[in-house]
Amino acid sequence: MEYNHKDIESRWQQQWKNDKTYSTEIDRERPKFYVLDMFPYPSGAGLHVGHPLGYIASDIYSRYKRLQGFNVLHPMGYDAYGLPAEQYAIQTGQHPEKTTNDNIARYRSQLDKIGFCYDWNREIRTCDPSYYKWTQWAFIQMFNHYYDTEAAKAMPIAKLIEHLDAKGTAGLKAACGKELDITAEQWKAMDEKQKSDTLMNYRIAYLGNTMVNWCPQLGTVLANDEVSDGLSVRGGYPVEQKLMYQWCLRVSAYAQRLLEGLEKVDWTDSLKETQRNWIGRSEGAEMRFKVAGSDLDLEIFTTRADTIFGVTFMVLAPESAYVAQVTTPEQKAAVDEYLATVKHKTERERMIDKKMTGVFTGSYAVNPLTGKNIPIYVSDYVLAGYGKGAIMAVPAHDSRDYAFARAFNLPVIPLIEGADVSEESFDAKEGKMINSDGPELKLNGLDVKDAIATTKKFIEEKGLGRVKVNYRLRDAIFSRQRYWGEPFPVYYKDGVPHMLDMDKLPLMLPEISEYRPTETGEPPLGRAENWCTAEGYPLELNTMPGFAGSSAYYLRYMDPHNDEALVSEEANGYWRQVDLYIGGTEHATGHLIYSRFWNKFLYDLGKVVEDEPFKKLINQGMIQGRTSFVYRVQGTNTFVSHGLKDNYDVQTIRVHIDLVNNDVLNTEEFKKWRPEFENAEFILEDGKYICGYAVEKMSKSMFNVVNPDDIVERYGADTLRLYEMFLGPLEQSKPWDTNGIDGVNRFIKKLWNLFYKGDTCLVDDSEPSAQNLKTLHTLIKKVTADIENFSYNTSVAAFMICVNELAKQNCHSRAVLSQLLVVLAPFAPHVAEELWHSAIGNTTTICDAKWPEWNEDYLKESTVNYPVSFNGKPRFNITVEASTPAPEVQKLALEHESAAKWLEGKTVVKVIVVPGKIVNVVVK
RNA sequence: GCUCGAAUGGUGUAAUGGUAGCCACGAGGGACUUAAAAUCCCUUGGUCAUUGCGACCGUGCGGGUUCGAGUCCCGCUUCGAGCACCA
Repeated sequence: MEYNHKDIESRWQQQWKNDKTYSTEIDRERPKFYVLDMFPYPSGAGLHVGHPLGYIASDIYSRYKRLQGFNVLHPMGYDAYGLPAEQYAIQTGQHPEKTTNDNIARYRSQLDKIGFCYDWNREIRTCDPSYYKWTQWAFIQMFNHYYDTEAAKAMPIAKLIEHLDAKGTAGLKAACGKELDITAEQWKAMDEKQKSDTLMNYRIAYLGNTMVNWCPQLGTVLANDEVSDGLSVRGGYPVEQKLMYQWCLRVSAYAQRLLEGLEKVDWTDSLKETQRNWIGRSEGAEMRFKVAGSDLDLEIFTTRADTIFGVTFMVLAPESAYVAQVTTPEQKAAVDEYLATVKHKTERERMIDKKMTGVFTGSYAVNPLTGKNIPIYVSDYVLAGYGKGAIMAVPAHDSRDYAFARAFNLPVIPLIEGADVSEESFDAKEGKMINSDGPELKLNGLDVKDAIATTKKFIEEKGLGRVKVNYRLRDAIFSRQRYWGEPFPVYYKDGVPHMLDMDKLPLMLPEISEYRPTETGEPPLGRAENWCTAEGYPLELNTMPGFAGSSAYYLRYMDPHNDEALVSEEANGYWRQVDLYIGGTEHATGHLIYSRFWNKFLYDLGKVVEDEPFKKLINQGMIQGRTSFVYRVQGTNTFVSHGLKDNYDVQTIRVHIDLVNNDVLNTEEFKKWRPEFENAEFILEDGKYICGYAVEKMSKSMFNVVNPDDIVERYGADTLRLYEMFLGPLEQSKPWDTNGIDGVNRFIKKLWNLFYKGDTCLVDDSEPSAQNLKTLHTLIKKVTADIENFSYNTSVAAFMICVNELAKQNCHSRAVLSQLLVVLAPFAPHVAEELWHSAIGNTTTICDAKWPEWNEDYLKESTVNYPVSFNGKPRFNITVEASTPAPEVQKLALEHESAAKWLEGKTVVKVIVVPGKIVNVVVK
């Protein structure tokens, strides 16, 4: 029997399917383990070799845990709502559901070929009504709750109404859009619309007028994590700021818990750091500056309360509500003109343009500590979204304020001893304070940190402001002007939004004739006929964003067919949370924040038992493309090999990856690739045409996409699996490079040759030798440790060593080889299963085997070779029994004849023996 | 600018503070073969030596701790990632 991957792999994949080998049920007899992959968006391009990297890693871990006796939940599904399917629908008129289903079918067939142990009974799709029913349900719950900042959890909105009925907003501790001051009488006197508007200020899912990232080309708003450098992440279109009335989720209410929760999870430091940056907690002080000659206060936030004596002016963001209030009639024309010019700039232009612009409002503020009047300016370097859009400017110690002060010729007062502010500001928070003694507060001589604390205390005592924590994390904008997304379970009665009753869910996505926005600019759902409740009330036209469906999918896998709840108490109580989550870092500030928020909300409601959804998280690196190049001599049809190209004036041309093998161009195929290359001629080196290469993103246009199907077809799934792991550390990004795949394929053939020679099965019942056992147990020990550390590349190396050694030892012992197969099974399940049955003769599947334990006794050396060093330089070796005690080794080393030479005329200072390793003699 | 990583042969990489370069790829040489493929064996960090043994230098740079540093500490350089007019 020869190793035939096609036959073996298709046969076993079929059998696993028939036997439902990997289907999982709750089993209280066994400990549970939940391994999850980030489910893919099924794009039209299909899977490329980068996708399976994480899937293979999680598959290995799942199979390993299963062999260790865990009840492993390892599901897969599809994040099926998304922009590409909709864009395609707009262009072709094809229903996005059709496109999506086609893509899913393709993904599934590709995944199946790699031999994953998913429980496909639990498959979910976010666009499936039985699934999005629970996305809609969660939204209704969020609408019906507010965040109690004292209890630090979500509470029913009824409790808030109770409070308003009794005391108005007095003493209300709730996360809100803006601080309201309403008495119980005022509240009770409100009509339904006013009450609704008031409650919106507190609901966790609320309608709000917010600045949104509007993308005209996509015709929709985007969340902050969907925008990068002022461009949309998908498509790269410009994004502008626009005030819109939108559904939002009050994620900001959970900022502190999202931050604290990071302490409890086992994620990489860099990912936690990314989330901490995104949440952006800053401790500071909120202070009020009186506007001279008016009873208006400017409220500002600062983390540098210590610099208050250096405030020489104030600056307002152009969008700030204060601008209109402080602008004097004389300055009105100038201010209006400035606002107009700012308005025409996009967010991106504002960011790129570093030139300081601004205008004086005509008013002055009073520095509460010095009593001095300071001018108030408007400038677009202040962000509207930060606090109230007003800052106190300390040019000496803030580079932006410094630039503005220089541009407008405003005074700069240094506050820190030794700081030279003649050329630039001194931003560091260190040093001793100067110029900071006022009538009441004296800071001179204090350290910056102490000065901050002293000032905070002072302003709090004097009622000038209060200590406050600010977060960068913003509420999530939850409306999209799109068709292909979850419909909101919302209808409007006299302009007031209401939630549908549970028995009306799921609210199904309606059919529409066209997927573009309507002529009147309404979202596509505006085209749906009868898009209203049975009573005739209009339904919401927006749909939910992509992250809605992915925020709780891991809970649904626990109980995917439940029609009564997102997840039953029983299933959630058993599976609890994801023990191991594998996916890319690109979701660090999106999905991984939203789903933590979503989970915490459900936790507050008592619907889930764990506060954090993902206990351990591993980020697999990205697989980049490796683009190959050929070099055409300018003006000819002659191509010169990479090593010789510097002798010519050449044009670099990307060449399709399929035409290149180990950097060698297949010149015949190349000629057929494009008509213009038909008569190409080549200048070869060593008889070959060697291509150059560059590492780029894997994409169709770069001709560097490698499809896993092709690898499976040629080498088999087991080779693909082993090779992807062999490529390097899991968490590292690396280019896809098939240059080493033959080595892995050779390994499998060598493994096969341990069991078969031609048609003869070599396996026998011979007693394993001590050497055999040492080789085997070295492997078991190494692989067990490696899997726990996700160090799969070194495991593959260990397999290669083991098989090479067993071949040299001519080992065919059933006892040894069967254990080798069990250890290999997570990595290369097909070939392991095949040999397990055909050569070892087992009748049960290898999945029912037990992970072997290594025996330390087999690993012990009978003799140990100690290199003996003098002053760190190795001089000779001594060989002693492994059991020889260290003092004895020391004695033998010093008595060795070579030692005598080195010790002549020298004094031994000390002798160090590292057991089993080294003897170091220190001489003087 | 702030934060977090990383840097080792021609390449991907490996090394609980203990003989740096495991395992592969590539390259070179050899065996088998009419020939090729496949397979197997040997060599492969650098320099020098090479009819023996070997010798010296080597983990981005400069210091330090240590009997001993790729690994730990301090200071740089370069690259990558995240955040960023967030006051």
